Amino acid sequence: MDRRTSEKDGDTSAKERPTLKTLAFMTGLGVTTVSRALKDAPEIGAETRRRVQLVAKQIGYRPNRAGVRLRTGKTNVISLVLNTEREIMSFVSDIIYGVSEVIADTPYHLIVTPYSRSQDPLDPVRYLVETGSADGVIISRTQPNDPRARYMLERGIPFATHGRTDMGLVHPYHDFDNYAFAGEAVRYLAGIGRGRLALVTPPVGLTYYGHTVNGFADALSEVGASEVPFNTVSIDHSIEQIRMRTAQLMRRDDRPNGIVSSAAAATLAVVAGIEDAGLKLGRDVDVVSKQSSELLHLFRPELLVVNENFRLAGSELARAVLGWIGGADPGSLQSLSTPGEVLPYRHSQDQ
Amino acid sequence: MDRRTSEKDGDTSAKERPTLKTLAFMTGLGVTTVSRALKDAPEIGAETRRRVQLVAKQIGYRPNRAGVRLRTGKTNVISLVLNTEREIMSFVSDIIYGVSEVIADTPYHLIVTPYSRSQDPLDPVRYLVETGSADGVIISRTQPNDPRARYMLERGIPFATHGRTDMGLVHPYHDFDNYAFAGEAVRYLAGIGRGRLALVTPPVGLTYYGHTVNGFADALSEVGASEVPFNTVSIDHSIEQIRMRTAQLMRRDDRPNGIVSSAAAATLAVVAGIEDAGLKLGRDVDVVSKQSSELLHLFRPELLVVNENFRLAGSELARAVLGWIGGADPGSLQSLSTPGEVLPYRHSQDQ
DNA sequence: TTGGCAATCTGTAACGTTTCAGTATATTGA
DNA sequence: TCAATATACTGAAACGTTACAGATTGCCAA
Repeated sequence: MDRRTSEKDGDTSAKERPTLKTLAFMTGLGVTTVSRALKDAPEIGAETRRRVQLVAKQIGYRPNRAGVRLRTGKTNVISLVLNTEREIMSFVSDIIYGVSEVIADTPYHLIVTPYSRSQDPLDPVRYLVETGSADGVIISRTQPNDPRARYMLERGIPFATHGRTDMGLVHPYHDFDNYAFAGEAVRYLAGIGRGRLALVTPPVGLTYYGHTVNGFADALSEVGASEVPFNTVSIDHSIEQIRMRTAQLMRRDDRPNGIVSSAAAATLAVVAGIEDAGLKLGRDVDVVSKQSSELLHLFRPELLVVNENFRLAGSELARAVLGWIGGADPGSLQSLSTPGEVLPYRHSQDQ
Repeated sequence: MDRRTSEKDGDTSAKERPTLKTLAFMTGLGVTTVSRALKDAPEIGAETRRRVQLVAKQIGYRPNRAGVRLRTGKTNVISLVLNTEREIMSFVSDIIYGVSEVIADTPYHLIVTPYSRSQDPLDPVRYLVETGSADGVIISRTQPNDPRARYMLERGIPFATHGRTDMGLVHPYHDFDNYAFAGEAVRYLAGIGRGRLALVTPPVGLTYYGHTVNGFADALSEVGASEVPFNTVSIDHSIEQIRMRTAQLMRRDDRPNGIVSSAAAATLAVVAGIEDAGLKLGRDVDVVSKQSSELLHLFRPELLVVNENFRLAGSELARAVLGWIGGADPGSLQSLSTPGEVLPYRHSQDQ
């Protein structure tokens, strides 16, 4: 089937999307010259260059992505690899928005590559690399020894991880300083007289699990507080699980009087569990929680929160991959976001 | 630069991604034959077809997307167009997951095309169509008279809208029956003795604003309840705004004893406002709210909730676009999701 | 035997881009 | 003046795919 309208080419009739050939016809130049003029190649006369670029702008020329991709292998695509089941509730959207912000004024498109619980997390990455579907990849749920990062390093495809690895290999990442977060949380709780603390951990196996646990432990001994073990749940567990386990915990004699929670959704369940056990937040126990949107204070004013900005994470990750694609040193594309201070509740009218 | 490894082609050395040429060499057939054999064209011998497909599977042949796209114009891309600022908090991720589920075993990729508040919502759609970047488009924040839907209908590009239009034009959509939701909410509240009701509306201008308002109004007169106007906010307003306005509302003498809220985030603010005014949920006022995740009951057990499944919406929308792309009648690709019943709080242990 | 035809298979061109290997003209050095 | 060189441009080829227009073979009816 021929989608062409007019006879041969160089039709003035418009309607068809302009190509280099169209531009060549209009300017009276060769296709090669036009191509080079548009990308500021050195061997093109200054005036010609300007003329071509002017005409191109006028008629709204946009390079055909398929043409470029076929010829050069450059896809102009960044892929965000997401777990469809675990990455529950929000913050995925924040990351997407963050990434979008950065690539908005680049030729890049963002494609979302999902994988489900049952799959090997390496599958989607392997697919992307094997089919050459993206110039750069962003992954999350990073592990200390992450096969995906290793794989992509081997294949030489630029990527950035949300969270750090610990393999002795250098690659771009963005991470929230969960060591600092857990430490700050403990210190704050200790500061208001809470000396028996429990931690709702990140998912076991992910790198920031370790960071959080270490930050928690180090600060505990620093301030001389003690830990009430609470290893039966992580923030990956269901709301119901966390709620039930928390209630169990809080009914024990040696219950904690302070809890540090690594995610807002889990915190909701924790608070419910606390109240199931007949205890009162702020009186019997205090909870410091990370949150990514300003909702926890509405939930219970007594909650103590630390904000984590996932939109920023998205932007940083995008910048990192683009940087690597652009040839920057991977080691220079690592960023760590420092947690703000622990925020107690202040009603907006108080301010 | 030549990315080739071996001499001419048909190299047995692997490493390079197999193309039709590779397959042609391996099978001893022509490229054309291989191409046709892979797509079950009729003029290919049964045995040849099987042979080619076997070899293709063995060596993991995957058609080069750029080649296909350049030749046929088919992108194998679905674009989800999102407002980066308004579509706050979650449910965007649910929609993405829903879409992903459906396109997972198709050759389609999902690209996310964002636009910001300042932009004309038509911009990203125009971009997609003009550059031919997608075979199908999904849009949300649908308006009764939606320029984007009109535009895409004119250009003949398949799309589906999250929410209906009201232009007398037929196109695929998925919508939640907000008329029914608002009606059910009012009837439920009336049933528990709440006769003075206020509505926290969807964003003015979107189609489901009208649906919600009408469902609310019709049910009001049906049950003989009265409306307490609350037009100063919609769910698009900030948490602070909603909270403040609700507090104002609830301090009036003619305050409502029942509130219907169109979104979970807004409901959090509404409840905060109620409590700011010194009133108690479940005693002084009841609130029925839509929610997309099971969080509101943790927030306040007294809340009455109706669930809206955005993941389902995503799946339905994806199915709709794919259907249209596949040649189905657009009119047959419309679906409406009926709200479940209003759910009062039941602790999981009660069940 | 011949012509017709169905069944299979094939080469070429084209999609839009960039790279390679030029060509033509002007400019320079001696 | 002549050759060498720089400047500005160009056609052809290739990326991987599909559509078009054949080509080859075998078989059958006449």
